[in-house]
Amino acid sequence: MTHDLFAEFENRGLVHQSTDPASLRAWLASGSRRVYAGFDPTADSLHVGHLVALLLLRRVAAAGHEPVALIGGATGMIGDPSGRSEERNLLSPEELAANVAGVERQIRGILSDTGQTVHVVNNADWMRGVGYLAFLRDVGKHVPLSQMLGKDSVKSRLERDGGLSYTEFSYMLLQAWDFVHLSDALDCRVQIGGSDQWGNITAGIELGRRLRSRDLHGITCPLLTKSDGTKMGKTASGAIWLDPKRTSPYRFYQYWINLDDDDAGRCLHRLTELSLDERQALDASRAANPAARETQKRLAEALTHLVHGPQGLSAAQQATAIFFGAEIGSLDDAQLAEIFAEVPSCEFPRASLDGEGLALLEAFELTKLASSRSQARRTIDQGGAYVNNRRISDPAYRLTSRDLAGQATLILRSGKKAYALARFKEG
RNA sequence: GGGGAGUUUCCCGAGCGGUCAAAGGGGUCAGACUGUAAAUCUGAUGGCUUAUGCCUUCGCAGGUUCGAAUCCUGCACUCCCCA
Repeated sequence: MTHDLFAEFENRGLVHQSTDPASLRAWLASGSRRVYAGFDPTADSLHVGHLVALLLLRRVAAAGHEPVALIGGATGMIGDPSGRSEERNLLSPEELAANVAGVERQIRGILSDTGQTVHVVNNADWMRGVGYLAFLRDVGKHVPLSQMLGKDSVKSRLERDGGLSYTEFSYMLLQAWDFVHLSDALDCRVQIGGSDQWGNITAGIELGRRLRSRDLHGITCPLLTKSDGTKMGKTASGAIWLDPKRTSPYRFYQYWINLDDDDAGRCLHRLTELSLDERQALDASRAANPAARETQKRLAEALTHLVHGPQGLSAAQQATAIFFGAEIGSLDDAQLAEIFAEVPSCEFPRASLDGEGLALLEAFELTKLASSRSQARRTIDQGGAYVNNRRISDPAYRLTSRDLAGQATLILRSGKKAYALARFKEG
């Protein structure tokens, strides 16, 4: 190993609870070890909320250990009650298989450049063949009910009207068994996860002691929440996903750029791989000159690069420049379509640009940037109308082929944020 | 069952015969400012071939009048008080 992983976690504010730090450190110091974190395949893509765990695994690798990512193909059949207020809906086996595949691809992608052997395992592989009776005899027998009932995840659910089903109640046994299994198969003795996983992790540690007389270790990190109390990665328009098809690199990048200063600071430490010096320099810069928003920029840059690669980052930055006013030129239709993927578009016949052209008023109305021509006229009169980000103040302006930004596309904008893509098709 | 109040433009709410597309506030949309934040300030806010022009709008249907959101009649709905 190259450095003390536990100390690294601590200086980034990543330790919420842990088993005995002394023996944990001793174990990690004794050689290259394997450390695991679990991911439930509840969707075919991970989201921002999973980044903490992914980054934990990268740090594991950076410290000279081997990261183990466990995908819950089996546990996903059940649903983890931890941190949930209501019973989960069960996923169909087909959905689950698709989710496992998607999640695995993402995990491998993000851990691919760590230089360490990366283990991605699916607990369905060892749970599938286990019969109910055998599981009850081999595992269930060693878990006292009093211990299970004592877990916060169970207690809080029992106090609620909905309660929880026997199925969800059993979840922790599966995760506990995963941990023991991984200690058998890979000699993996450390599990890391979010603070809501503490109960499940300790269940595994307890089971390891009873079944194998083996010392297992666990660390949880604080759940990343925003200073306004909402969950990290949730926006009004939904979750921020890692899959570019669900959340474009641009929106992903923008999410970090828009964090408030406190949240950005916390994310800087917990979600980036910048050195302590660099992070402290950014903390200082944020305090001295918050308007420059260095922290947000570095954070957005680092994470977009990690998740979407260099080309994803540059696409996001290019889109950012354009969405914030840069005049549009020397782009082709494919690039425009990419940048404006989430912007409503409207098709016009190519011929409408011929001759005297298409009235800007009409284009505004048809693209729904204005609800009527009168509205469009007002917007133009008030200086809120743009073609390819160039302000047009003449209400009689007509669009012609000179206004095309790409081969057959031009960009209309009303005010600061409302864009529309106008595409001109032959025929 | 008896008595009273109301129904206005996206919302609240003024208007009670011409000067009313209809005060004011909210919202919304632009502009300025700003850290792609919040707050603030300014302008706009029925539609139309932008015109000191036309059309549609003030619960619904009729009527009086040169002229009605405003007056009359009927209808519908809402609310309050008494029983």
